[in-house]
Amino acid sequence: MKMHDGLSEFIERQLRNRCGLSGADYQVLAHLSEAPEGQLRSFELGRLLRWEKSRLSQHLGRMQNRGLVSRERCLADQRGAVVAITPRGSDLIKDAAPQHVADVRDVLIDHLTATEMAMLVTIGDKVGERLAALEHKHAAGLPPRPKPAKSAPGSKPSTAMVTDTP
Amino acid sequence: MKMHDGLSEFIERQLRNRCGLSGADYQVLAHLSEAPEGQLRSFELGRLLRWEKSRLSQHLGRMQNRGLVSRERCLADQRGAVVAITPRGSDLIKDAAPQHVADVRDVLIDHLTATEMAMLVTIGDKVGERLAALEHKHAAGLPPRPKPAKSAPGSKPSTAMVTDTP
DNA sequence: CCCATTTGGTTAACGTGTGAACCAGAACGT
DNA sequence: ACGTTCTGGTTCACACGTTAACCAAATGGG
Repeated sequence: MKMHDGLSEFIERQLRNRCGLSGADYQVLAHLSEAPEGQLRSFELGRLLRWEKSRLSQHLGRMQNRGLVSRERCLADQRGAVVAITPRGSDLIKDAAPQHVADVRDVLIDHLTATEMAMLVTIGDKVGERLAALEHKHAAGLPPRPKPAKSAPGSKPSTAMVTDTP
Repeated sequence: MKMHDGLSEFIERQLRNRCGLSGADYQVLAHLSEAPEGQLRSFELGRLLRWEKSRLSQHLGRMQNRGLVSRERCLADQRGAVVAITPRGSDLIKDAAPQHVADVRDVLIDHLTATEMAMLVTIGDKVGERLAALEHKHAAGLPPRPKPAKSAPGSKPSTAMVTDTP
């Protein structure tokens, strides 16, 4: 945990100081610049980033204001939006990427042996599997489809912080 | 990075759902409960957590409102404050701690071999050293003590996001 | 002793993340 | 064709973190 905190603080500071990009900005631009035409459906981007949709919506709004991306309604699906990287955004990430990569090497990769790197990867994989398994179990534990009965909701939503799962 | 995100999301969710505590709350209570008399000077706590002082101040305010900690002025140093864990806070963390530990084992430790654990530790140490070295280098690169000349500040603070270090 | 500096802490403004409520368009079952 | 449900997105209220400004008490050098 401490390692991650230190690592990401350093990386993000470099990114912000040199290019005015947050880590979030960087990820968005990275995905967009790798996509065909430099554009993606909003929900695709959300899936790739594993972000809450509200977070994505708000962050894209801010990035749009800064001229890094553009948004317009999708023709095929009238409710959806396609997000595209702008020339400005493209320039920025083309500038940021190599430095970013260099930073990561400089602070992490270059100082690990091949064995350590490999081990790190397998650890990550193991944890990923375990988390997926737990998520699965959770999903299975809940009612398949609660089918919100049209009448008699019974209890108020209860904004209380400590709630027993009934 | 993905590993850390998944890990901390899972851990924090458990903590929040079961006890109504955020990770931050947990750390504060953990440190306080380990301290003699269950109390600490604010700045000690800040040093232990490596938190910005404003963050600490605000978080303690919220925790105080929830009745998890209490604050009063320090007798020895009239500007300082001592933070103490309340009975309620104490109960909460006594309840949370074992489950928290179990979660960490369940999702990480139990699935790693001794070799992997050891490797993970050495990796963390290496990164820590590297980061410390870089920080040191940075500090050295800056003027030892800028000695803010009483007159002629020269340039406006410049709220611009992209700034070249002059 | 006095003034400058440092230290401990709070506050305000802002950017950012989360969950819930909400809305419109699409998909589906009958 | 129709209501119902699902999906993609936005918006709101709130919690959280950071920076900068600020204040009062302590410290320290002449």
